[in-house]
Amino acid sequence: MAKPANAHPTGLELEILKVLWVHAPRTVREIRDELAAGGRDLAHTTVITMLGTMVKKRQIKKLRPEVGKAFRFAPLIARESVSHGMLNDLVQRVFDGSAEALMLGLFDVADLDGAELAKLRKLLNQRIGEKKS
Amino acid sequence: MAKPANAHPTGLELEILKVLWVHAPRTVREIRDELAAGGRDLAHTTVITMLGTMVKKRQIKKLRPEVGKAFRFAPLIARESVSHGMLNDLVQRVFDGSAEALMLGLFDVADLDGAELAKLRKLLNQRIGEKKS
DNA sequence: CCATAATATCTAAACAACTAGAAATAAGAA
DNA sequence: TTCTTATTTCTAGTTGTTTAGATATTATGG
Repeated sequence: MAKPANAHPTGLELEILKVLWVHAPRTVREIRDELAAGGRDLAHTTVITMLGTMVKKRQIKKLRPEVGKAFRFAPLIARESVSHGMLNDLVQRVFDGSAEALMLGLFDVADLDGAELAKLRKLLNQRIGEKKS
Repeated sequence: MAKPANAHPTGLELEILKVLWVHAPRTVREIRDELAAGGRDLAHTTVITMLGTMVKKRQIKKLRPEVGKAFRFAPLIARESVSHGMLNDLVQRVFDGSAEALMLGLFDVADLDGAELAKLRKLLNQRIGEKKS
């Protein structure tokens, strides 16, 4: 009866995963610099600590050094898996499971122009077509 | 240079707000019982503590007792305000600001049937109509 | 008025997220 | 080899969330 351990990545974990989803594996320094470029300027050791906990949580894996002594890190979970999980969580917890309610909220939030709305309709029609098959 | 204080309600805070959004004001006991009915069985004092922090965060307000000595609580923030805030946060942080990406994810997550998809299309068409005006 | 039951206040503990310093270690230069 | 510098390991502090116990207070029935 182990715990679910399905918890979503926290704020910083997600930022790190996003860096690694673009390109992996990467060293601590590369990750740190990338985060700093994005406005999150952390101490080198802070990033190491985070990476350690993420390895423990099996979100990423640690790869032996190739050239120097710097370990490299790569994601173990896919971007879609995370975003779907978090989206599902929001639908359940905030919108009581109603995808329609979420969609209505999305209209208000995103302030989509005509072209974007048309694009959404296209996606939707495509989906409806798939369902009919 | 005050702090944003824009933080979203935490898990339990949201549950309590949902109770109060249905009907307010309510006493601690009423709130506690409602939470218990929903599967979250907390000690009376725990609920009081939470309500105290929520008052401090200006999410709810405390009303003087009417009849006995039990305070009553009412929300200060609207449901739409919270859900929009959290939805916007998800779009930005997880989907990098792309409403389309979120919507695609929604298709996968919700596993919507034909009727639900049709409903979504209806909502979308309605919105497109509004935009054209 | 007095007892008791309900309610509130105060305090704090457990845990997770985030942060980083001090010390150890290993790579690479001189 | 020896020194310097980059990197890792270990440790710990701060803040926020959730939980609830011990104690004080108040309402109200008898």
